[in-house]
Order: sequence, then C-alpha cells, then structure tokens
Amino acid sequence: MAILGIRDIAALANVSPATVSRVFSTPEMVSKKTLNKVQKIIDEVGYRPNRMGASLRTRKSGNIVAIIPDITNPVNAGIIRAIEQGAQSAGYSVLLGDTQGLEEREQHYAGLVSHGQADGLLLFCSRIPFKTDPNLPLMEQLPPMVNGNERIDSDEVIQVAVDNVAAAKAAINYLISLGHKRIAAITGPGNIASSNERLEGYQLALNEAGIELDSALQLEGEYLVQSGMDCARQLLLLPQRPTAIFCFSDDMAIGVMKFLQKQGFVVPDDISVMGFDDINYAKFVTPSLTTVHQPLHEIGSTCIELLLKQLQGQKVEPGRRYLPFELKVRDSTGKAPE
Amino acid sequence: MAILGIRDIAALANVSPATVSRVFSTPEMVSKKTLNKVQKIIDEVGYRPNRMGASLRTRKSGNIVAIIPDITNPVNAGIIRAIEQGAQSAGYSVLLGDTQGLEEREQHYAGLVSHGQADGLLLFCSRIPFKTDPNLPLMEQLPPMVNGNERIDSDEVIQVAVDNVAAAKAAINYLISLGHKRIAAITGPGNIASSNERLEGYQLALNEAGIELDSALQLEGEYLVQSGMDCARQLLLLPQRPTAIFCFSDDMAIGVMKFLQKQGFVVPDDISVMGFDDINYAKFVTPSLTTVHQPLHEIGSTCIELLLKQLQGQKVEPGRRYLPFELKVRDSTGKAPE
DNA sequence: TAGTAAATTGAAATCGATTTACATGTTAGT
DNA sequence: ACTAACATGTAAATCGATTTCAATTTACTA
Repeated sequence: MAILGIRDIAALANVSPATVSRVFSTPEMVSKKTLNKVQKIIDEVGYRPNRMGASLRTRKSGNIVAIIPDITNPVNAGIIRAIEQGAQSAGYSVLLGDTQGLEEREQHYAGLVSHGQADGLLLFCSRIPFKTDPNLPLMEQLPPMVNGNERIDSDEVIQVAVDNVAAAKAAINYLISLGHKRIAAITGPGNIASSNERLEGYQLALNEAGIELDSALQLEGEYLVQSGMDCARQLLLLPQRPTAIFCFSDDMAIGVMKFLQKQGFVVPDDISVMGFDDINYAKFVTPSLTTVHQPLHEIGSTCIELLLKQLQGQKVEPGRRYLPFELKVRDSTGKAPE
Repeated sequence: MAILGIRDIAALANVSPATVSRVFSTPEMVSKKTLNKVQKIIDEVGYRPNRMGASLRTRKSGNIVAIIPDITNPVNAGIIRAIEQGAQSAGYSVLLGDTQGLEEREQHYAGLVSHGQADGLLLFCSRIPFKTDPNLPLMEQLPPMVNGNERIDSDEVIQVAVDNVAAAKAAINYLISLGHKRIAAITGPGNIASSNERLEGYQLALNEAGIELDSALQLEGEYLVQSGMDCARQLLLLPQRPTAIFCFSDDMAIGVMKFLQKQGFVVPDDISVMGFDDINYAKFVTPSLTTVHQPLHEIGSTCIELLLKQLQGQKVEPGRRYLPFELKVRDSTGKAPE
C-alpha cells in the first residue's frame, strides 16, 4: 500500500505537483521529455491520484446514484446492470440506493448529490425526492437527473420508459383477438405511475372494443408473486370468472399461474394468463408466459447515457423518451373457452 | 440549492467554523447555548457538511464497494439488498461493482479503496484483486475486506458462506435416500470455488454410499438457465440415463426441468431434479423445485456487519464463518423409478 | 544574434471540512 | 482579590489534488 502523494511523485521526478497533475489531466500540455520522466516514476511506484483530493477541488465526485425501489426485482436488476456498465466505461461509479419504496430513503440518497458525494441521479420511482419551490422552474432546482421506468408527472423532467398505455393496450387487444371478453387486470400498487398507465391502456382497449368495464375484474396487487396468488384466489371466487387475466408484472402472473394450477385449472385452456416485463424466468415457467417485453438493457443504457450527457455539460431536452416494447406470445394464452 | 459552506454557517451563527464542525461530530463539547444557536441556523438553511471536504480531512469516504459477478443473479441481488440495508443504517453508501466475472473489473473496483473512494471491500468472487507480496502476511496488505459466498483459498481472509461441501452432501444423501443411484451433477464454471466445493460434497456422498463415480454424469455448466438446458440434452443422450440430476444452481435446475418437459419427460416421475440456492422462483416453477436453501439475507448482513466492525477499528478474526443451509424438499424430486 | 511569440513549468491559492494548539472567559478556592 | 482549574471558542494548519497566473524556457523570425 504505497501512500505516496502527488508531492512525493513530483519530488521523485524533480518537477512540480502541477506538472504531475497535468500528466493525468492534460498530457498534451507537457513536453514529451518530462511526460516520460514523470510517467516512469508513476508506473514504478504505482501512483494513482487520490480521488477525494481531486474531487474536492473539481467539485466532481465521479459517482452517480441510482435510486431504485428493490434490487431483487429482476426488472430493476437488469436495468441496473446496464447502468453500471455505461457508468463504468465513462469512468463513473454507481452508488446503489435501494429504497424499499420508502420516501425517506429516496430523500436520503438524493441527498448524496447535494452533499457532493454524487454528481447525478438516476431515479426509478414516481416522486421527486427534493423540496422544490413551485414558483420557480423545476429544471433549475434539480441536479442532473434522469427518471427511468416510472413516471414523474412533469414534462420538465427527462424520462425514459416504454409507453405503458400503448403496451397494455396491445396486450389487451391481443387477448381480445383470442376471443376473450371477460379480462381481469391485476394492477400494481395504486400510487405507482407505471401501474396506473397500464390500467389506462387496459381500460382504453376494452372501451374501444365495446367491452364494458367490470370493476370486480380490477384487482390491486403489489407487483409481487404472492399478491398474484392472492388476487387469483379472489378472481376464482367471482360468480362470473374471467377467461383471461392480465397481470401488470410477470411476478404476479407467475403467482396467478401457480395458484390456478394448484386449484386444478389448466392454463391456458381454462384461463389465459398474461404478464408484463418479460423477465428471464417468463420463458421457463410452465406454461411459458405470454408477456410484454421491456428492453431492460436499453432502458438502463439510455438512462445513463442521458445522464452522462448532462454531466458533460451538454443540454438534454426534457420530456419522455419511449423505448419500444414487444409482445411475446408464448404458451400461457390461448383462445377463449366457448 | 443552497451552496452555503461551514464558514457561512459560522458567520450566520456568530461562531467559528470549528464550533460548527463540533456541533456535528462532538456536540457534547459545545455549550448548550451555542449548540442551540448553531443548530437553529443549520436547520433554517438546511446545511449539511460537504462530504468531500470532510472525507479529505478524515480520510474516510463513507463508501464501501461490493464486488459481485452479476447483479441480475437473484442470489447476488438478495445478498446485495441486505448489504445495502446494513450499510445505509450505519451511514455508509454502497458502490456497486458488477464485474461480469472479469478480473480486470474486479481490480478496477478494488482500486477504489486504494484511491480513497471507498473504505472497505465486500468481495463475492474467488480472487483477491490486489497485487500482494507472498513474503509478507496477507492481512497486512489488504484493506478492510470480507469475502462472501465464494471462497478465497487463504485462512487469513474473513469469509462468510454456507458449507457448500456439507450442503451438497446433504442434497445427494437425500436423493440417495429416495433410491437414486445414477445421480448426475451439473456444476458451475470450473474455476469457481463454490462449484468445486459442491462437487466435492457430491463425490463424497456418493463414495460414502458406495456408489461409483461416473464421469459421464458430471457436466460443467455456467450457473445459468441456458446451460441447464444444454447439459440436460447431453444427459439424455447417455446410454444409461441418470434418474436424478443435481444442479449446482436453481437457474440450471429450471433449465433442466424445462428441457426435460419439452422432451416429454415427467419430473419427478421419470427423472428427479434438484437445485441449489432456493431463489424466490424455485417455489413457483412447475413442479416446484427441491433445492438447498441459502440464507441470502443473513449472508449479506453478516458480511456487512463484519466489514463495519473492521471499519470501526475492531479486530475481526480471520477465517470462515459458516451459515446454516437448509434442505427444501418440494415436488421436483421423487422415488427413483425401478 | 537579438527579439518576440509560443510552449512549458512552477509557486501559490483554492476546494470545504476537521482538528490541533492556543486564547479567552468563567468559576471556584483560598 | 488573586490564582488555578476548567469550560468554551478561535486561528491556522491540514488533507491531496487542481488550476490560475506568472515566470521561464524553447522555437522561430527577421
């Protein structure tokens, strides 16, 4: 563990600390001769500049913070992986802010930016974790930030996601095309934007097809497997059962299928089940799950790209960027029973 | 965005910067009167000390870095979540180092500690990412560090994991108790310690039961679903097929089951399948997966706890800590066919 | 070869906090 | 009333780099 500082290197190379610093940041300003001389010493002793010292002076930490509700959710994990890659190859490190959905923690991690511990923010929830003055333009009050996947209700924020309304609509249209008329929806938590958007798409599609909405067919879940099972139980108790169940997450769809199978129902012959996300396991459950594919890697890489742009001082237009979703038809959906 | 520094606060409160600093670090050294006065100003303007400035002086970044091969692996995600919680409640932030198994990236992230960007290291791979001098005691050359889940071959390192040998042995013993004699093993990558340990347990159990090892029944996978499918294909081509397949990860077991089912085999009637990890989805695939449970949360929390102890200057005994595994018998295993 | 422009280099200030060493003010004891 | 002991507060050094501005060297022109 060499504890040599820039002054030590400078002394060893018989130059000033300023020159050593320039060797790293602006080598073209240093003559070849001294460059070589200094470089040689640096390599010899394995010197790397201390980040804290540099950060203090440059006011750049080299970190970004990603605020996500739950890293064990495969959707988030897939996004984070892409973010990490993009950040790393641009020389940034990612601080992981797993919030468990708690506003308090969102604010804690957002605070890292204010404290100078991070330079920018990737936000995968529906709240802006800063106190803002509604009289001033939002953009001027926020640090470099990109909102991914979830939606914040403001077009002054840079957002990246699939078009949840259109995606849900496409899913329902597909089920309708199979002859389904009683289509249940298991939503996510009511305060989550992505869930509300998918609900909108669901209702829109049914309306356009002239199918009346039935509130008994709309159940609120929590995006988790267990709540899929719970909601499936409720749906089976209905006097008029649905012939298809559209779940706003794959996890819930997996729970629904498990419960239906336990009760002796055959998916999709008795009831069709459709998910949303296309997590890796969707292909491998039995029957394999029909679902809406979200381009996780692309969502992550677009988010980090837009954030890096801002950090490099480029202007990024606010507003939503839609990434393409894709219907993945597999074996959990089929023709409606007569 | 208030950009007030400690000097501004000091001026506003009519005290010196040192006093303001003490309000945060050693409030008991400040008289009640001034404490209140300063605290009031701090609350009013919402001042928080800049971390970079503090870190430079104290030589503590308040960050730890977690080096993991792949965050999209549910095993790692579960561990990381626990780590994040432990770190956060101790005032630390977690830098995510997803390495994709690349040594180069492991070293990059380990470097953050040397550069002062992180104070300690959580390592979930089998290599020490530092150049070390074999003549000197290892412990003195390493930063505060805990090795989790995987194994580094040195008892000078602090390690936390389940006893993979015993766990695999227990799994095989269970299969043997069901009457299986031709038990295949699908391992992880050959350079991964956990896989080798599980292989050892597998062989040990068979030996003790007087069952001869058959190298045709040992296939090397990559811990991924796809490699489970690939290996299953190979196993089915064997002149003498196994009656049970023990996979060293749940992902591979899921792949195996999927492939067997595609080929018309019934699990477990024709072939039993067993996994390792007990990821969340193990319960929900069909049939539900018999597997070895790893206490992910406890692994993560133990790792972070041991690291925090070190960071607080407490001495932590090197060596392995075993956490208890648990056999989860579900529906993918059954009596050996006659 | 002198004179000037351009390319290098260095000294010192700076980033924002912490902390040491010292100064001041207060209280208590004799 | 005087001094010792203690509580509290301050000035200034410090952490390790970057960067401004000035000084110096080099390169080139006339």
